Amino acid sequence: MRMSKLVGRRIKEDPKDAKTVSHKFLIRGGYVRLVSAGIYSLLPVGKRIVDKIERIIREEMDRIDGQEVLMPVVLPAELWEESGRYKSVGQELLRFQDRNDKPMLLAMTHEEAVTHLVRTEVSSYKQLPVMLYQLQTKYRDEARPRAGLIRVREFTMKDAYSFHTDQQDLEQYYERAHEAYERIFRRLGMLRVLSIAANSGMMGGAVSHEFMAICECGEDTVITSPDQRYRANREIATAAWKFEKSASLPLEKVHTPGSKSIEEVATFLGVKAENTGKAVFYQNVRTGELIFAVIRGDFEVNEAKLGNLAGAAELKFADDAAIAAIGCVAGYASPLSLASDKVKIFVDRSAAESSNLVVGANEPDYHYLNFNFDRDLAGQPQVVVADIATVREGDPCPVSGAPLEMCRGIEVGNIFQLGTKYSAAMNCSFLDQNGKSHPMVMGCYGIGVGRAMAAVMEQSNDEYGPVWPMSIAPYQLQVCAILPGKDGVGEKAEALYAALLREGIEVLYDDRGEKAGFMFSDADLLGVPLRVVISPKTLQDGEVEFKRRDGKTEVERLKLDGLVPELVKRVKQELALFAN
RNA sequence: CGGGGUGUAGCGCAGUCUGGCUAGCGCGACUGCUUUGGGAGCAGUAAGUCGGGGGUUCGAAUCCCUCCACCCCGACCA
Repeated sequence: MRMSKLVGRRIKEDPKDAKTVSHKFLIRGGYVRLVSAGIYSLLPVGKRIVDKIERIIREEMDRIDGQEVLMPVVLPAELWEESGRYKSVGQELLRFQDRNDKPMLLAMTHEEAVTHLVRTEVSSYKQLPVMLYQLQTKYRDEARPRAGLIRVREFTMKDAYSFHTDQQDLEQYYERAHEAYERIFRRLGMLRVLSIAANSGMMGGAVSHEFMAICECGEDTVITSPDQRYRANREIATAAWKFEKSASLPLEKVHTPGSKSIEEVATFLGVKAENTGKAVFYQNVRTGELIFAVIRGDFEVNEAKLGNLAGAAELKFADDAAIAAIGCVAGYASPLSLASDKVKIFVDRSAAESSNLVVGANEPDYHYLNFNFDRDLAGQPQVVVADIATVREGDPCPVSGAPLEMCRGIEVGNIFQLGTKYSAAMNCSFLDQNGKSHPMVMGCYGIGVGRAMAAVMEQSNDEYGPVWPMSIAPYQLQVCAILPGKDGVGEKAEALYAALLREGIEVLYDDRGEKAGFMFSDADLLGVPLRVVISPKTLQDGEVEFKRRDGKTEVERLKLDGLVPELVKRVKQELALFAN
């Protein structure tokens, strides 16, 4: 490709709204352009990268016996009615009517569509297991798209769905899929990806893993032990907390005027946060049901854990009116002396297993000293002791006991054991050897393609631009001609360009005759891994300059004589690093 | 959805408070000349529904009403 014809202008300045590295360089390098919030066009270089990512994904999906299909983006609502998700999913599902007022939707995932497909095409145990996958547009009407391609509304996803006769077969296949994912991210050149235990949320199913590209701008918090044997999303992470019991002291009501928050109460009474109990009220958004969480003052409630326990897909903080309705006083709320059959009380182990905590008295400006769960609350039917705490950095690892570490990650892929949630609801079944019908057992496996591109960029860049791995680079080699009108530079560069194309090398040829610095800056923004500079300076010695974008080796001089085979060799060597 | 902010040439911005001539500046684009190793210089050219609608006024980018879009923080999120 000639730079003089390449569409997608490079921009010298950082775009004002871009905060993350990938967002800046995606715009500055002319990879993508915003069309509407969270909706992007891919320009030629961006498209080339995406194509390469997709090719690698296809190879690895085919390797684990996947069959590529393509399902529609626009689906009739009735299909989603079957699974119950037409109602259960919130506003991120874009619903609309066709000309006959028939309710339709833009698919945000394809469990329903694929289940519909498989139930009509597969009916015997002899055909199972089977895996179908597609690379296709998803639409999610996100409340807040952000950070360029990291969180968008429209995007390409590789989504795969496997169907099995039983759970054991699913589990075996799940392992293969896990391995395929590790190969994919390695081949994409991602420097650090962790698979971590994850919250299955509304997808259903019990077991799931997220593949996290570790980097600062990640939206998720990853909890790991120092030896990496324990790896979990903070949403579900737990720790081997130990709480000290001491002799119970008698309950005592104390006057605590104006002390509503834990900090205020602790300061007023001269105790530490860990000597207090915190009352937090949530409401199940769907049902309006009030949920009362009690946790030690130095911990935070983990909403994902609490929601899972309470059977609530979505929680929100309860308003004061709802709290008052069950006889609690916000700021001084207490699980003690509560009109309690109206509300479920979830008590975190931190509060249940500690002694003599300060808790509210359900009365303005009063708290109790010396709350002891076993004596004061245990045994009531609506009270549940559970782990609803958010893991903190340094908490003891549940496997090794070592202090847990925290980092940020971009979720570039996820895999789920779905079980029969969709197959049962949608009557996707097979006949076994005895002619007996069973719902198929399903797994699903996703990768966000554009997000993967952004994640690679986040992990592999310098101050001038991205440093693409050879496997997904928009071009393999860049040729810069400096002063093409002088000393035959242009002719030599043209000849080199033509010869490399004949060898099947993907060449980006800067034929514009711009100033050297200008060309180098553009080249850096495009991140092509290998670069050849032809100029009068070295041409007089019959040489060109050779430079790696990653700077791993010094700039070299290569003889024009035999240059083409040498460059071909180097491209192939580099490419081989990412072979399967 | 809550809070904050921004909309003026392809991009980045000034002008708005305090209404007034033909709406400016930098980058980019185009033409010519000179330049050429890390985003060159000079000269010239083209490019604007001042986010939309309504209002006030002799006169609105500027004041008022309203709608919209986009960004940031939070909430939410497979």
